[in-house]
Amino acid sequence: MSEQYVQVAVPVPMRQLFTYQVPKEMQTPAIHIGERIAVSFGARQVIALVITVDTAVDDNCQIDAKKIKPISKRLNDSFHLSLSLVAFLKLCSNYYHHPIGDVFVQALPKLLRQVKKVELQPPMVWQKAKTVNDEHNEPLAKIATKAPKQFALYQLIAKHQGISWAELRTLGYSKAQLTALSSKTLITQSKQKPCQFSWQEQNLAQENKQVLSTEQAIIVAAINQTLTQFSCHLIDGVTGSGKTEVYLQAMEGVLANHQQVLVIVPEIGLTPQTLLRFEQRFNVPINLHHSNLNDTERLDTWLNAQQGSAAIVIGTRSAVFSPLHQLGMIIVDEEHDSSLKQQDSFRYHARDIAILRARQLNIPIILGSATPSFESLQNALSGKYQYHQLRKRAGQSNKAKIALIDVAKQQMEFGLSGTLKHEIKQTLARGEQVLMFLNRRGYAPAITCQECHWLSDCQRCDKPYTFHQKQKLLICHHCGSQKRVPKQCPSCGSIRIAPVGQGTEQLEQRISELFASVNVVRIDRDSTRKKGELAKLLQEITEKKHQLLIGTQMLAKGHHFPDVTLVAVLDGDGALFSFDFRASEQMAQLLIQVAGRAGRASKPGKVLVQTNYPDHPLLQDLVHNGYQHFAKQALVERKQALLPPFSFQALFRAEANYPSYPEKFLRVLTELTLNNCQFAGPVPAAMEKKAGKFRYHLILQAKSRKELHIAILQLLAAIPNNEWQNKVRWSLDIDPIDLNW
DNA sequence: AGCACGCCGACT
DNA sequence: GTCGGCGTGCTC
Repeated sequence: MSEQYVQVAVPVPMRQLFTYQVPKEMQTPAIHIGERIAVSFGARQVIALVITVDTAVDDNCQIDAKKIKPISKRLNDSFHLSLSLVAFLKLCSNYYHHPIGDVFVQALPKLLRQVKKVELQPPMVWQKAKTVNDEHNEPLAKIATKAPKQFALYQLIAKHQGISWAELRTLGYSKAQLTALSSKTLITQSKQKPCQFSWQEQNLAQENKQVLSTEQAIIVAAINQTLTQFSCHLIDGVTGSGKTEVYLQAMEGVLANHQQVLVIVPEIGLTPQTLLRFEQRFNVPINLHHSNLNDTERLDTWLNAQQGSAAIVIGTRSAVFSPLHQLGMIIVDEEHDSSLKQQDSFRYHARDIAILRARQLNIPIILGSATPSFESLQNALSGKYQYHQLRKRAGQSNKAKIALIDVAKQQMEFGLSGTLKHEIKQTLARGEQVLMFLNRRGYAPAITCQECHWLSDCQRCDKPYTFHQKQKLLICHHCGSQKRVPKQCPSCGSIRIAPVGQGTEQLEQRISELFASVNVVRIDRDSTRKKGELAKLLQEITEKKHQLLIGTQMLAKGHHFPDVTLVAVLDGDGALFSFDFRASEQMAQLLIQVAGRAGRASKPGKVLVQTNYPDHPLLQDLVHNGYQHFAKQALVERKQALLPPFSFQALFRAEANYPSYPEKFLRVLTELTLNNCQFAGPVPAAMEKKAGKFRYHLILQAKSRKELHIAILQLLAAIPNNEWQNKVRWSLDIDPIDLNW
């Protein structure tokens, strides 16, 4: 038997692989790419991922042969990655120039990254008890009349071959309801069988299918044409135009072919209603992949996907790494949503790498949005993607009208103009609900001394503390630090300290006083901190327990409120004069998305936007001509200015405890001569100081992705010689979207 | 990212 | 005397 070496990815942020020697006794059974092994790395044991296997040390590896350690252990469990998944992770690492080890950390559930042996528990699922006869069943008849929710849960479980707690929880059922059914021996819990899901005609609930409009039917047909090849479809469909139905019918052919479907949704985009529609259409195992799964549930999902017992995986951005080995289609819903881009460490965009994965696997991918990102829209307009539009809303409803309120000349009361107040009163009088949108949580964004104009700034961020009245605290929204509210001005000793500006907490208080006869509810990160609180409040809104809803952008996503007929945007000016060229795109998306939350066929919604600049061309265009026109117009401007999507950017970030280090580090980078690439910067970040660190940005821009890629390789190669390299913490963001971070 | 090593200040 | 603060450097 010959020598054997492996190159492995280790969970550290280093742009290299590490070589280990495979001892003779560990060479059988054959070691494979994608296998997880334990190695001693520095002073600790870590889990590493095998990337190459060879009989000699790799030529490029010029370290002392004596330093090569033997691998500690092969795990010999079934959790190895397929060749195709390893290739995908390598592809991601290359595309983002991000350390491979860090990429695989993101792709594996936590339990598979720890050295401690993982107990292989088969996932548990709920099933209808075999002994239950639905006819003449007394307990069942009893709950059918007395406990409708339990009965619905029973019916759901009975319909399936096995359904997990994670799924039932997401659909809004409680542990108590499960226990109740279980104690009546109507349902039982059992181990899920690790087998490939099977598809039969009866898995499709024909009766729940909707009749497609001509627009929808054409799209489904077009997608069906491409089931066996890579193609990217953009569905640009206004809210309520039936995108989900198109997804569902497009999935049919894939499932019937015994292939799996991956559905990626934004962070709070997976509502019980959406999941229910998938459930009611396909009687196949559906796996969920979202933030409130625990470690074991994550492992279960992973295993189910890998073994093929999951037919459909629905999840947030990290689901893009789901080890589906029979993947036949990817759907990215709300593809414009910023939560699809990870904003720390490995800054990937789930939509973009989903496209890479679809191309690698030669399968179709569908992007859907009512407000497509300019990137996707441009790709669709240029013919790179197949462009499908859904202009008609299902039913006869008109879409919500957006109108502007000029607040420059109006008397304002707690941030409300007279016009808006009047409209709110009228809406409430009709018994309908009002949604007020203010993207600023807390009571007030600052406190100040009315005598000397001292402002309470966070020392670590140089930004004002936000005043939270309920907690009686000053909280920095940038670094999280907290402080008591001073009784006296620390600068002049005056006791005339007052909050300035208005946040949702204050708005809630004022509005409750102003409209004392109705119930007001506030939905933001503070009011929904408790687990399950958001779901509870949303349920109460649907039940019309509240008439006035106040919220931050949390309320703008995912949820639909049919009885809300007036949406008020209190501050529509935020993005008009921003330095970030993407601010107007994001504002337009937000306004249209907010508008989409409201109304139903019989009661169309109205959106009122308070602004100091009603004549601003951006707002005018959006209001009068709609998102699509606005977007096309903005694309013309982006093209003239050579901004993305007509150029490609990478952002180098650097931070240190002293302001000069990051600046110098980045300046050295700009001294390199690069072909066809321009630098912008280094400049201080929009927040130069955050959590005590000084931060600088350097943007690199090129006309083609290839040129950008080559330039980055050159820059990265030069970094080891950068004298400031070890004095700063730096990172690289490819296709950055938020330049403020 | 960890983790060790090392070099200085304030405690039993 | 030593406990522990975090700067620096290394990991096949």
